[in-house]
Amino acid sequence: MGRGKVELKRIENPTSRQVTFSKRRNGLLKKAFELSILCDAEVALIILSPSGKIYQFSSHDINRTIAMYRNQVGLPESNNSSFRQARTMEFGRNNENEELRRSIDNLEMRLKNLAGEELDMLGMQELKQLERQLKTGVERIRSQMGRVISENISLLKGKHKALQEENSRLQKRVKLHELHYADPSSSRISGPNAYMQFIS
Amino acid sequence: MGRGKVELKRIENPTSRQVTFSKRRNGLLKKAFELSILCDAEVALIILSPSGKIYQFSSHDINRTIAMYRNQVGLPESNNSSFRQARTMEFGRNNENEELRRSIDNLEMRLKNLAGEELDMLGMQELKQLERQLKTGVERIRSQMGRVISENISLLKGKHKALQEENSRLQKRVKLHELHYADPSSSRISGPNAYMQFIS
DNA sequence: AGCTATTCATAATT
DNA sequence: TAATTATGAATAGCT
Repeated sequence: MGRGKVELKRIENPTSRQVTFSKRRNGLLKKAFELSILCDAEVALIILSPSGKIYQFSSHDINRTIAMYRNQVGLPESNNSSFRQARTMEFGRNNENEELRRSIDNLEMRLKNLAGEELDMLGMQELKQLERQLKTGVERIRSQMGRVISENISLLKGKHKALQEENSRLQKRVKLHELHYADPSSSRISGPNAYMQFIS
Repeated sequence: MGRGKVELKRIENPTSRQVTFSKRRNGLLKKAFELSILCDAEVALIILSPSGKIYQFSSHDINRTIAMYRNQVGLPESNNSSFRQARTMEFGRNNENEELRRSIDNLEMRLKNLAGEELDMLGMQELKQLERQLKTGVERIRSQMGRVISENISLLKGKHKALQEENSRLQKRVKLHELHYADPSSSRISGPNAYMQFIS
């Protein structure tokens, strides 16, 4: 929106990224609020800025919403220490192991889904969700590749510069050396290939 | 938006409430996705419809986002590895248990990588590999979406055809019925509204 | 932070 | 339900 379309990729300019974050964050929070009011829905939204600040909206008790979400997806309550501890004490270790195995099954299924496997059980909604997740991943990986590449480039530029400097220093030494050759009274002669050794 | 302003209160008409929910939910999910990409933010969004269905978007691992939120707000956080280790020691050595936990950590790391997270340790090679995996995943998911859609279409076509056949059968019965009316000697008259009853 | 020119989202309608 | 469209909102690029 606004003056011109925007490409769906990480905004590289830090200033405009921050500005856009601030604007869109407010927009998102507002719309989450409106949805919860207009449609009587239960909405929980957590936003972490890249700098670590937290923004949050929830129409009801956020922990209740999270608990309902966990319930539905069938994950063990891995994030609730008191619940987990209680269960562990009550049923002993075997049960904990079973829970861990269930977690593993769940994680493996999620990995398979992300790889585009075992999709038959999923509805359109979940498929769209998966697609969104994957697109997010691709975008992030691409921007990381960009960072790695420019890092490498500046590293190489640095090395290049150092080499050039060393090179001119050595050329001066060579000239000096030639002067000494021209003067037979000199006997201090370094190896003839100091430069070649350096650049290899 | 749209044809006329909307008052910020619960929409009383259940039909338009449902329609608005569906539209605004998609809009909200889309905007959450865009914010995460454009501004490199970590976003988690959970929506529960009044009828109990769950819709969710998270740019990263949702449990991590929730954990970070809880951390910030000052709730106890139990899912980190040091705590795990402490607990393991407390209960004595349990190789199987530890192994399961290692598996989980591994799987979680793979999921994070696929979400475009914790990429700093990876080289160009691994990043390219990840990107390939994700693109494959996207393609497969898209083709699955296509299958789901065309499945739905042919299902609908089948229903449509069945309805058309039933319809022409009924039309014949109606004509027969009219003939019997024209012939006073006939007394077998079916209800006058069989057709209407069928299509309602 | 404000201010528009634009694009986007969506309420009403079909 | 699913499109279409007219309109109000959100917001990108500037100051």
